[in-house]
Amino acid sequence: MELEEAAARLEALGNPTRLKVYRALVRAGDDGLPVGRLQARIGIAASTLSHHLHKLITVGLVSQERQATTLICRANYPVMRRLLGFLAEECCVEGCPPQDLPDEAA
Amino acid sequence: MELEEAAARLEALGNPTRLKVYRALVRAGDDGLPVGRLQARIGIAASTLSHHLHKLITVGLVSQERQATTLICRANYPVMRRLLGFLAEECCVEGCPPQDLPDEAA
DNA sequence: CCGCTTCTTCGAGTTCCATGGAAATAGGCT
DNA sequence: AGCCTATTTCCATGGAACTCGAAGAAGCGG
Repeated sequence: MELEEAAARLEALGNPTRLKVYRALVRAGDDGLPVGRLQARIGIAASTLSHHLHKLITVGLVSQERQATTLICRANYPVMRRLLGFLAEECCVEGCPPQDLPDEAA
Repeated sequence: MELEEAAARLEALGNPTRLKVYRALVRAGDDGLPVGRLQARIGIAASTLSHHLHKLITVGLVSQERQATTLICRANYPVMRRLLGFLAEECCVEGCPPQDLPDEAA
């Protein structure tokens, strides 16, 4: 992953509201969460949430799938894995033992 | 690590210039890097670099140590490790079995 | 077709961020 | 003291981000 791309993803996660959104989606698992439920859970204006979701989708951390009138949002795990891989390789040379971090390999 | 703290650190890393700075410091290893050398390597105004360093130091990702007139900067590995730990736990990245986790609640 | 639900886009206001030149500070050398 | 290097703080500025209400679009169901 390029540095610019990684920075864009980190920036997307670097907003408390968006981090809450992403965490909620991860906790929702593979079923995902509709935008409306996400809004009720986090408690912000629908338009604000839409903007934040747009940012998360733009950088690839979140994906959407239409189910009739509702839009299901899901966390994109492989992208997050690659982001962690970037941090582990590029920014964690010796002082950071790999621990149980996944491989990048892409 | 709390969500707000994690978000602040992600935001700090979410700027391409600051990510370059951090990466350069990680690559420098335990010896660290003086501010001036960092500036020459990255190629931005000294004041701009100082601002970015201040942000990285504020969130705990970087530390400084005075050696005569020069300030040695070092990456703070444990903080990065905790940040990666937060992402792995709270935004669980592996297989991610969700459900029995508490609700967001601001 | 019309309304209902769901979500996004528009418009606008406020706040925050990135940048760098100039001036101030810190520390040490002669 | 006086000077030199290294780095920060002060200040200004353009631009981007966050927020929300209002209005628009997308997709059913009757």
